[in-house]
Amino acid sequence: MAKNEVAVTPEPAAREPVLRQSGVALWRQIAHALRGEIGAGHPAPGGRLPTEAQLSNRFGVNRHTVRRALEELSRAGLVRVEQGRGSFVPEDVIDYTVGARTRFSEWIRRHNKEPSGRVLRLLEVAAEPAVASGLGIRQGARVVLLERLGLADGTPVSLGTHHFPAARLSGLLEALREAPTITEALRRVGVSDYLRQVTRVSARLPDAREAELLRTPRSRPLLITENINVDRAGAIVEYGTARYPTPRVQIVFEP
Amino acid sequence: MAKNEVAVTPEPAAREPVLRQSGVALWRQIAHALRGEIGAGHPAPGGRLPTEAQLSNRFGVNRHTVRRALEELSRAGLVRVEQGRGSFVPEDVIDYTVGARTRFSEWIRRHNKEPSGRVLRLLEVAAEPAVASGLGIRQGARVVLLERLGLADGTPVSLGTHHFPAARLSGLLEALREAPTITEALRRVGVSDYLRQVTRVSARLPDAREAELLRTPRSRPLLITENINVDRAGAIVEYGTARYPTPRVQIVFEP
DNA sequence: ATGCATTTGTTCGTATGTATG
DNA sequence: GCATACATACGAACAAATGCA
Repeated sequence: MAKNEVAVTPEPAAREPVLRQSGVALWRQIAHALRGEIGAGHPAPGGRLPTEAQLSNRFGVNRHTVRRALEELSRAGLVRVEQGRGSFVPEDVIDYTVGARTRFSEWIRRHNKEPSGRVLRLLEVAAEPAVASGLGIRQGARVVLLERLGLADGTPVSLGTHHFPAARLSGLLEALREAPTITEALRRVGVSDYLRQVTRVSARLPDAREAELLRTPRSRPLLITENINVDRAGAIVEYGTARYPTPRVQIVFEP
Repeated sequence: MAKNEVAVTPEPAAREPVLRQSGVALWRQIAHALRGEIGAGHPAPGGRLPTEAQLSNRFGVNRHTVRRALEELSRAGLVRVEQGRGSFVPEDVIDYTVGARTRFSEWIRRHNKEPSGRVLRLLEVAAEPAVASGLGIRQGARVVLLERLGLADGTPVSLGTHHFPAARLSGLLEALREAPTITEALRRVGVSDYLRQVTRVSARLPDAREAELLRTPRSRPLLITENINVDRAGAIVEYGTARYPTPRVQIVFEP
């Protein structure tokens, strides 16, 4: 019968044994394995996972077990399961590699996506305490504030708030209004190069506005970075915070 | 007249009289009192101050006067005032500085706290796919698995899962059982030094066990790091993941 | 989804004590 | 003594954010 026929097949014994009785549930091991592979780019964003049948064969487990793992990954937003079609890696999982010279547009292009941005606010304000201390200026001093939504192929991936010392960078507000990127605007006011000095990372749940702008559920945390950029002379040119939707975006640090 | 009527009310006389006409402004006296109490741990970090109305009642002054005092404390960073919620004593945030040579105990000591740890699991298992790929060994090879809760002055600050290649580091399991720190255990099996090669950061909400172990609400995200440590020759000696409670812990990158 | 209670934020107006010249 | 300026303190009302039922 059908049963026998299946049994007769050479039983391609799990190429990738999962550990039974290891104290870790099989579906967790599988989810973990797949998570790692997706993070490493296999399959690539937009790509398709093996079918559930293929996966259950590969790991030597029942299809139900694979489904439990996929369910987990799906809830975490790492895969998207479509009935009748298969499971896919969402196109917008992006590793944000933090280095001294990280630039938004370069970061996005490295993922073969088209960077763009939407300016939400651009104005001059008085420095709040946290901003003043980040920029090393006195409280109430003038700062140029830029809030910007970063997009990769039209999908929001970052929501940044940038603060620049207005006194030290005269004409920056106009430059930011006209230049296509922050890097270019800074160049126009004399900052030919700048480096990331320190990045602090935290996480919290988004408020309503953040969730809407970044198109993420309110139940998924944002990664929050706070950073300071300095010019080649070591003078602080920017204090900024940025919010990234997890797990669409992960941050990678390579010393 | 109005004045008299007010005077007539039983006037539950400020339980804690402030000295009028003493030459010291009332708001200063109040700020001083609150500063002392917060310093003494009442309310404790993370705790909530009485409402402005309660404070103005307690000191027998107008709410404006209390607000002036809170403003002062807020400026000094001793309290954090949130509209619609109340005033809080900020929790001491521990910066987790990620560098090539980050060590748990040094990190904690840098914050003038006493590091300790609680081993939750220590055993030898076969490498799951993701671990194997992280360690650069074949799947199913033996790895030493260590799960450990990191504490600073008794407060949980990290929950780490460490994987070591057993073949390359024979005797490690016993060393880990006896040595007080991972660094020391590695030294005993011949790894005199190791460096952090790469760190990936993400965030998600904790499950029930994680929330309990790290003593954090389930509504507050965890920072998740995944990292690889190599010895001086570049051989991988550890693949680990760690979970940190926000906002108690932040991660700092210094390139 | 909606309304309600609680709490902080803001803006009026008023009064008083103190330092200055 | 007097006028002025400033910090301090009180009172009332309303706005805005939050949490909860």
